[in-house]
Amino acid sequence: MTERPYARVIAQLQEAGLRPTRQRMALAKLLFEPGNRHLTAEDLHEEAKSAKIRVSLATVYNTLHQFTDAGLLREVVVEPGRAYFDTNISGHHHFFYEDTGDIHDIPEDQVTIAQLPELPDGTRLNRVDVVVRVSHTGDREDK
Amino acid sequence: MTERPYARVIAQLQEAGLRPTRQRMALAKLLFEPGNRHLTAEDLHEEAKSAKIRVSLATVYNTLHQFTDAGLLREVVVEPGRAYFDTNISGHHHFFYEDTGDIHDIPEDQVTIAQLPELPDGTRLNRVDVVVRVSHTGDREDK
DNA sequence: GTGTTTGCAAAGTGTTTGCAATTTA
DNA sequence: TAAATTGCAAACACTTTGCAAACAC
Repeated sequence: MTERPYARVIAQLQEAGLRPTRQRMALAKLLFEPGNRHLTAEDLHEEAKSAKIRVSLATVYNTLHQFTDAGLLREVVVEPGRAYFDTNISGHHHFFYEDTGDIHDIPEDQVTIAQLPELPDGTRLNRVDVVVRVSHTGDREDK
Repeated sequence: MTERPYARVIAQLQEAGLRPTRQRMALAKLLFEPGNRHLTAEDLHEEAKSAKIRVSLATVYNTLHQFTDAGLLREVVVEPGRAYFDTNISGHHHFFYEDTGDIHDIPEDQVTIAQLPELPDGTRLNRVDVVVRVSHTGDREDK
């Protein structure tokens, strides 16, 4: 992978009124170069450290929120006290492993919601989140 | 309402190996006397204060978790950094008003999930949570 | 140059913990 | 009276904020 594909990230940042700074570009690479991922601010901060990228935790938080507002990331809520960010912004749902804290995507076409209640008056729908909560059984552990 | 119906709560506490202390009984009344509710530890602590019940916040937290473990409450996760407890423990889902932080129940029969993915090997299903995230439109506010 | 962004450290939430004093069975 | 429970205050984990220095355009 060259640096070229980041023309798209740059464009999206500029669209959101964000300058393509060293930190934002580096974090974008860490976030979007591998496949879909779910990580916390601390996770990303650690990755940056390992990659010898100097960024403060405060900037990681800022960046994650700015990216989320810009539509480049999506926040996933599965447990209190911890905010996960998902690099997959297309419609989909999640498995949440309650014992390990892992999150995995469920492709949109594997969940069918046949019926939803009417929205309360004066409200608009933002999103429908489905979280399938599982835990490991203990017999035949696969990981 | 007399004190009598709490025979049931006492029984459930004892089943869970919990002594029916003054604090636990008082919190149980606050929790279960009104209809279904969604509240945080702080909420319940405030209510106790208003009701002139002396309980420490630590005990409120302990009690909420003990009740949850005993199956008297259910924890609902809709936003990071805040744990809600739901007095409705039968199967159902939630509306979450992202602008006000309110939670409302959706009866189970108003949501139909026609298809779910296969569970990953070595896992067991704990629960499927559906959160319908809405916000107020601004025009015609009903509340 | 001017406005944006960063990093630091301090402050803020919400929650948990350690432990002596109190209460329950 | 032995074991469970409570309350307090301190500790925690995670996140946000204020502000001066550094940076982007």
